[in-house]
Amino acid sequence: MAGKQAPEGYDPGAHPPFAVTADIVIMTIRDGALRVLLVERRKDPYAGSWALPGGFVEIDEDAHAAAVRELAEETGVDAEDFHLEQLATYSAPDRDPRMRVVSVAHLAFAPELGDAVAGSDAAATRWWSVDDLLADPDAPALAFDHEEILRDALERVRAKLEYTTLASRFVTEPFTIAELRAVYGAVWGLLPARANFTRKVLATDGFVVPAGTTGEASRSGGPRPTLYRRGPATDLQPALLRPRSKAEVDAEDAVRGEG
Amino acid sequence: MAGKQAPEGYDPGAHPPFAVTADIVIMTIRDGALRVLLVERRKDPYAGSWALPGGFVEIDEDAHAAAVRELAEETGVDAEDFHLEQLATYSAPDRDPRMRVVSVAHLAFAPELGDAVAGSDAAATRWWSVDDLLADPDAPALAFDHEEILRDALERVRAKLEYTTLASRFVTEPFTIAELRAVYGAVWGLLPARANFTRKVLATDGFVVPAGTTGEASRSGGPRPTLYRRGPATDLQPALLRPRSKAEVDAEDAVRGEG
DNA sequence: CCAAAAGTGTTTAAGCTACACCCATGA
DNA sequence: TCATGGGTGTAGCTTAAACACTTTTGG
Repeated sequence: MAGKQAPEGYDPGAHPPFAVTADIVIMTIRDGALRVLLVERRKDPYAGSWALPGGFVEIDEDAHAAAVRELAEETGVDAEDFHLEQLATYSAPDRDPRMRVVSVAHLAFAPELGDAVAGSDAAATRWWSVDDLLADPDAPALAFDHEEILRDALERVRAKLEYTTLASRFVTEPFTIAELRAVYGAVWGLLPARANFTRKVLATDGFVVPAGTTGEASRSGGPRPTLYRRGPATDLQPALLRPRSKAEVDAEDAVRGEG
Repeated sequence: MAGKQAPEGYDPGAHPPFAVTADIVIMTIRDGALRVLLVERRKDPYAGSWALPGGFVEIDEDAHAAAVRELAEETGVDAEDFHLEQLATYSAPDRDPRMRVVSVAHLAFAPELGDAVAGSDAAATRWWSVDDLLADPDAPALAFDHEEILRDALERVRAKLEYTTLASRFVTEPFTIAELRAVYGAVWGLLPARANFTRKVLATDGFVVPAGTTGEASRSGGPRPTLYRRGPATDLQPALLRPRSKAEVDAEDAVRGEG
């Protein structure tokens, strides 16, 4: 905040010129997996690489507005419909080969959407499995430092499911408790125990509210599950902790009388 | 992230030039109150106003390094000694009257330090009580959007004491459990119940480790308290929740046999 | 000896885990 | 009628909250 004058050319010791971008990590659950929307870059640098949607912040908007605008321009997705929060800012001097670019990364939670449409700067868009991107050795390297951003986003999402009601942002209303539980399973990699999960969700005031209708029974039978909508609560108190090991929960789920 | 060329003049539709600053909210406990280090600005804009220490990110450093450097230049405090984390980025178009300035705010936790020395851009430095700044109607208005940043920082600190061991970053080693409890009291505005707090701290593996010595008894008597140092743990699991009301804890502390 | 402060014990309530059972439904 | 899956019951463990008691020290 030390005060100097406006720039002309480059006055060392004053403020060097930066570009500022807003990038968006928008996640959803699809086919039982946590997925992130990436765009295939049409232009250099990193032409042909997959990258987070995003772009330069304009002179009359803040980073949040830029994130919303760029996501719509590049993918057709309207982030106004979803929860969107700031994640962190990435400012390594060499993170963009062209010049100093500081990126304000954002994180959005979306229910399952259709395929996104590629904007003019994008050759394609795709909902990538986060697990595949981060764990599969055959996965493509992401542009810039976007893999680091994605890892930070994943950690944030995992933590936020523990102490907020944001899991419900991943499902389309109305939804069943089982669908909500599947969100936790996809994000954490292991399912919370079914019976206790149901009780916890219903006992947390304002997490979900009954929608007044029931869903379809499964093809192989079973009762019609109650449908819910998102409630007004934002925090989970006490928190919903992740189970300790996958084996235990799988075992529980396989037990007869527990299916 | 859409690619364009480096700037010359201003090409609308390409990337507008921004300045990027790193501001630091460095907090400590002093005289029983949570305090933040501010500098009195010597230059316009906001000359004479109190502001967070900070300044422009240089061309060859990231925001974290700039935060450390600027804090040292303006106040003589070396943030390398303390916990320093990114808080959030502030990018409202009108937040600086001169031009577009995006600020990457940082948050640091320091034990009690002496008075800081004012650097060349600062007329003075002062450890302000956070409560006074945010609640007292006679408190001066801070420069830029620094009050908003300070409010966000306070919320972050309050939350982090619940689920991390960062409270120990506010005390000088070696320290007593009572000093650690006073940190919680200053940050939350209410003291955790003494007996249960002691048990919780000691039961959390790696929160504190015995220093092997004992401190001084108070002037009015009492046993010599055990001294501790910070342990390797960073997270509190389960969390240490804040008490619900100030009245209850005050009452508890006033009760005989509990003083 | 008294007040203050540190450390520890105890009782009660609350939450979570694990497991069991019942019921509605579709094949 | 049987397999599937949603909803609920419950015993046992762990943790936290509230309160009491003992001990050590300086005045």
